Amino acid sequence: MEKRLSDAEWDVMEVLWSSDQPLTATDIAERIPAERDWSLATVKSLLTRLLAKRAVSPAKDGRRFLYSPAIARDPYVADESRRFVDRLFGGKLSPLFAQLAEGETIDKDDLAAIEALLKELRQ
Amino acid sequence: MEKRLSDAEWDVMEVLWSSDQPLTATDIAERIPAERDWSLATVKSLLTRLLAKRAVSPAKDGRRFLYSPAIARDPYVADESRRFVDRLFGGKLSPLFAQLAEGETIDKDDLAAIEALLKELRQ
DNA sequence: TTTTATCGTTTACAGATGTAATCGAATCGA
DNA sequence: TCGATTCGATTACATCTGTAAACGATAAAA
Repeated sequence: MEKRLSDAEWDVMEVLWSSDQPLTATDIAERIPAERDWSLATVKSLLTRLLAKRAVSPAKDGRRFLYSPAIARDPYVADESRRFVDRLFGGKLSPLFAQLAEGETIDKDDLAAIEALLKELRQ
Repeated sequence: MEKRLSDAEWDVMEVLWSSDQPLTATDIAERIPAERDWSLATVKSLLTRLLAKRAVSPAKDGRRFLYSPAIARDPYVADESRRFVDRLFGGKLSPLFAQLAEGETIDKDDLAAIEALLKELRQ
């Protein structure tokens, strides 16, 4: 992926990543979380920008296009996470962990999952 | 804090948070990481924006100002972390953890610190 | 076949952001 | 005292972002 995605673009990518692709612009618009309350035109603009960033691929289907993600979610997310942790926590996870733990915002399952991961790492 | 900070503004805040305040604009400019390579004018612009966002407080010192942070780092960071984890990982820390663990980007100390935190949480 | 709906494309436009230059007032140095 | 330096404030300007409207081609409906 060559460019970073804006928040709005990210929402479009989330729709693509979490659906069976490819999708038409209209399909995508329908699946955008309702809170966003975007017009179809807005989704089309975002798709144009995502095409420019080569984050989605178009496939011609008659007079229109079908869109699929051209970048995978995981590597992108890994990249953003690294950037975030570097910037706010000097690359260390523990302060982030401490930060979020304070607000009791880590639920039981999440905690258990982390412990499991830790156990793996320890060996 | 009323507004989010841009990347450039964040760098200015980092200087303030990590120094003995208050500082003059020139002091701040001198302490900005060299990679940024900003002119003094740029730092002044950023300070103006930070004043507008009420993220720094000015204290008059003769003809000039001394600046101090008006928001604390921790709560701001907590807020951003929450936003980040919500957006990319559905609010769960474990996937972030897994993501970063994969790139072997968690060093020994960091790991130990996390384990200590976990131990605390477990009780 | 004529109207209408649907595509992608182009254009729009305000606010945020990065990155300054300029300007007028004040002060410092000579 | 007078020019140089230093402040903050104002203005600049390109790019990115959010959020569309308008437009022209095509296809579907009547």
